[in-house]
Parts: sequence; C-alpha cells; structure tokens
Amino acid sequence: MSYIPKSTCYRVTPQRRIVLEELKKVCTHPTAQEVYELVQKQDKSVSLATVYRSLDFLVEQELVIKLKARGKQARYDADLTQHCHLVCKKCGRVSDCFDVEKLKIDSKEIGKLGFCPCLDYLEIPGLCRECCGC
Amino acid sequence: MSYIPKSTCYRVTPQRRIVLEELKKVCTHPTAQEVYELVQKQDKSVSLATVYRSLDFLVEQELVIKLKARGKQARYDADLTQHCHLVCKKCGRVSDCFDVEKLKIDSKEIGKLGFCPCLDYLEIPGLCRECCGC
DNA sequence: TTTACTATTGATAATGATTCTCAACAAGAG
DNA sequence: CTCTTGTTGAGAATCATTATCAATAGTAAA
Repeated sequence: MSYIPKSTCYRVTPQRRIVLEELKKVCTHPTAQEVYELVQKQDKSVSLATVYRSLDFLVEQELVIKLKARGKQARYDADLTQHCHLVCKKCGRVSDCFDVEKLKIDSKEIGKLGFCPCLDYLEIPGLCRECCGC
Repeated sequence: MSYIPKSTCYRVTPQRRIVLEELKKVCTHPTAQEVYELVQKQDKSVSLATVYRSLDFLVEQELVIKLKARGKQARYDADLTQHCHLVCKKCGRVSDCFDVEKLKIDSKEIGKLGFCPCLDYLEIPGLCRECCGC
C-alpha cells in the first residue's frame, strides 16, 4: 500500500489497509458504520472500534477527509483530488462538486481576524434533488 | 417580543424569550450548555431540556442559526445579518466574517447535481490566530 | 368562571455515535 | 529468544442530544 508514508513509526496493518481500500472504492462518503459494513465483507474479524481507530489514523495521515456535515454521524472521503461537498440539510446525503470557484475572502478582514482558511473540501449546505421541491 | 411571528400556533413562553434574548446578547456562538448557563443567570428554574427545545424551536422559526462546525457540540447564533462563520479545525472556536464574496458554482454542474445551495451562514474551516502557527 | 384541550415544562431516562479500557497479540530491535 | 511498543477485539464508558411522562399553563368554547 503505497498510500501510507513509511516515515511514521506506525504500522500498515491489514485492518488499516482494508479500511482505506474499501473507502477508495466508493464515492458515497460513508459513515463509520457504513465503512464497517464494507470492511466486514472483506474480513469478518475486524471490529467497529478498529474501523474508528483506522479512520482516525488515516485522517491524521491526511489520506482521508473527515466530514462533519449535517447529522450526527461523521462521513469519510478518500478522494483527495480538490473538490467540495454539497451537503443536504435535510437528508444529510453528501455529493461531490468539482467545479466551484474558490471563495474570496477580503484580505483586510482576514488579517484582522488572523484566520487561515482551508478552502479545500469545503462543505456547502443546501438541498439535494430529492429534498428540494423546486 | 417582536421576533417571534404570531402566525404560528406556538406560544412565546418566558423560557423561549430568555433563550433568544440571551443568545442575542452574545457574539460567541455558544453551545447549548453555554446558553443554558447564560439562561440560568436570568432564571434558575429553566431546565437544560427546555433550552434544547427552545433552541430547536427558534431554529425552526428561523430566528436562530444552528452551526454544526467541528467538535461534537452544536453552536447557535442569533445574528441574522448575512455573514459566514470561520470555524477553527483545532479548537472549534467560531468567529464571524462579514466580507466574503459569494461562492460561485458552475451552473451546469449544479444542474447536473440538482442541488440548491444555501450560501448564507457558510462554515469555512481553517485555523484561528491562536491555533495557527504562522 | 368553569371545562376541555393542547402546548409546554422540569426531571429524568434513554439513545446512539464515538472514545476509552484492558488483556491478548504482533512486529521489530537487540 | 526477549524486550518494548503499537495494535487489536470486546465491551464498557462517555456525553451531547432526544424522548418520556406527569404536572402545569394558556386558550377557546360553553
């Protein structure tokens, strides 16, 4: 698994490999529970706690993005190409959007606030096709 | 309390009034627990459950915005003037930003996805002054 | 004003996503 | 092999939020 840098003192375990590989297969931004179900199809012995720990580890290694979105469950994404997320306020579903002009923030305002924005993987609230009446 | 529309069949109770008034006094985007503490200073008898219910009610009435932000606790804002929120990925603190050019999303992309974005009250991740080394 | 009805409340239990604990295990260095 | 340290599975604990329920308080009709 070339994804995970060898430089760390942490190991590339079979569990972590499966979690990342399964996450790379889908584009549905699954919850930890859903990742667990995907992982279970590969290896019944992997526990939910390990899935949570592996996801934390992969987020730490910047190989996976954690989305807070709406809803109580976090969602995960292993697609690292620059894009933002359209998050439905009603049903919580998340879809990708690759054609978004970057947000422009007034530089004076920024300086005043001393805030360093991370505009990649922005989460844009709204209503998806199913939930939007219009 | 002129804020709450009379058209609904719901009542303007003392508890709801206090919650909204306390929230209007601050610009710190408090959590429900923090709102509870503010409310307690006005009326010891108001319960935490009522604070949660009042906040839900006020969000429903579109008098208050609920922020999911980072961290596990939701945060609330009674400032309805258009602005976005700068959310620190590290400490979870939220600050306001009033000078942001709206995000531009490719109309073809939008059409394809059938997504209606709500660009008000956008939450922009980043690092605040304290957490940003630079 | 009574009465009936419904919304609201405080207290507390329940929920559920996530994190923690801990004994067992595994990989690598010496 | 042995020591050290990271990792795992199982299950308990945490904690923000929501649900339950009996009591209460407006409100509208009689």
